Amino acid sequence: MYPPSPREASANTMHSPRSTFDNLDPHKQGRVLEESLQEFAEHGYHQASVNRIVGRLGIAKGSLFQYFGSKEGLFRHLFARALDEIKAPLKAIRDADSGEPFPLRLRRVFVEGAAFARSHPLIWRVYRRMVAQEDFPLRALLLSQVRDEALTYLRELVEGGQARGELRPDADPQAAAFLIEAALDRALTAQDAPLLDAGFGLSSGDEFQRQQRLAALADILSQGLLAPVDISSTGRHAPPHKGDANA
Amino acid sequence: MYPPSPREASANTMHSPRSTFDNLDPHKQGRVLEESLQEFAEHGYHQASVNRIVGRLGIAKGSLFQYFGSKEGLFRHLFARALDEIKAPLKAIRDADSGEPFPLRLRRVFVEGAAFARSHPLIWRVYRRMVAQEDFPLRALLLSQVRDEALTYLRELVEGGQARGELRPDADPQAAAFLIEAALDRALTAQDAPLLDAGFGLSSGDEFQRQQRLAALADILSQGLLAPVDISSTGRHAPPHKGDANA
DNA sequence: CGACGAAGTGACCGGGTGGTCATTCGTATG
DNA sequence: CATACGAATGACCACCCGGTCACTTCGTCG
Repeated sequence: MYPPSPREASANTMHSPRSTFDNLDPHKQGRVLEESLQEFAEHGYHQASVNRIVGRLGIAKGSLFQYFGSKEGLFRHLFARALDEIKAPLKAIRDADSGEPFPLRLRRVFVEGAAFARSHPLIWRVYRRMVAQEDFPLRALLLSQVRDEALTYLRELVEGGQARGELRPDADPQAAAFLIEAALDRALTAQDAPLLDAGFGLSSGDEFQRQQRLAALADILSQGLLAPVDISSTGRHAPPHKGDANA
Repeated sequence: MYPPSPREASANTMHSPRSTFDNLDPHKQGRVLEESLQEFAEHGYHQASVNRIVGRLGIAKGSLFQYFGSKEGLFRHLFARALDEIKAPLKAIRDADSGEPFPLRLRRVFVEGAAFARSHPLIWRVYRRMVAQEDFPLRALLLSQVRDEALTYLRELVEGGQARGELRPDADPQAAAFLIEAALDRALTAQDAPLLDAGFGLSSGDEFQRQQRLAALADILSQGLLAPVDISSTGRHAPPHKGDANA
């Protein structure tokens, strides 16, 4: 269903000037983008080589520059595409389980996050590199676009839990969000980086084992944030008794 | 002519073949190492430029290669030096507070860790780059040397807490160590990387505020691991007993 | 057919890279 | 002084980089 008049298919926030690339056979477009993403994922931005990309694609170097203007332009294009792919599942998680108890929601965040990283390994690798490598071309601008979204969600998750009396009211939501994000980020990274796995086993084992381990991480964090039962400083309402919550 | 008595000052685990560098005026040695470390910290391994290093030092390029043989050799040398500087304070923490209660020890880990990262910013930056960047020359070998040490300590910290009844006996020490390490790593990184600060404020504020925030992170983690009060809605097995632990 | 424009090409450019080595320098010794 | 020898040098090398552009190819019109 391609609408005839507006050829802008995607609702990209980054509008690149119309170029030859848009008129290409979509199949070829796909190949170009995929191979380029692969290169950036494997080598990072600076070590990625345009020569290598065109070599694998079997096209002339001039073509790539005609499409995207520069190496940075190519990277921008890839990022915009990836951003679209990231936003959808993130919104899906956000909306799906707003009624569930906090620990369950947190588990879901970990499991769904891990699933995304596993199903988009290249995007995830490039993202990691951008986070860690300070000299990516548009690092601050691009990263804030995706990180703000995730962090806002996590903060709201915590604040919602506090509002419902599930969580200790005296815990700093910023601190909690920070901690969750740190744990989540490392967990997803560890999935395909045994060196960072810390002997925990996120990079090995079958799907079920991994999910259990992710849940275990989420549970420790939940436990650290749950409303206290016998400790002194509550003062407010007693925590709602939570017999079974999840069926 | 060889020096009459071997002046091997450092007990380096990596023994590089004797070279011109060892005979140099120690002051000059220091300048060379410092400036090189700076370059690697600023630009990472591949983007670091030997030309730039010798430029800043005001020495000929040939000299650097006479000293270290190659860019990689220079990096190895720097790493060996840094490793010595890391191990000492790490052992100091390990031995210092073995009698304190768990939450206090964990706080100390965060605060001391942050202090180290602040007092050795260049080493810390290079370390971060090595962790995140997969194509460092001896990444796996070099990293395992320092990470094993830290992780073993954290795991022992948790197991010790469990043995003394402070911590939930059913928490997986591996999971706990993983979580602590993830939080710690991100906290130290956030100190000088506002982009990763997640609005928490570790990269701003005075020394006292930062320490309080670090302690807050440690406390949430401690709370998540402390002996049970009431495990919640999650479907996991209930903790075996809950009677005594904390009064 | 010829004309035209879009798509595709690859030799070529300036510049930076890690690394080499024949040479010079500095100095302590006989 | 002459000799010896390690330290210091920087011109030079092959290589790769991102980027350019005059040119060819191709498809579609009139």
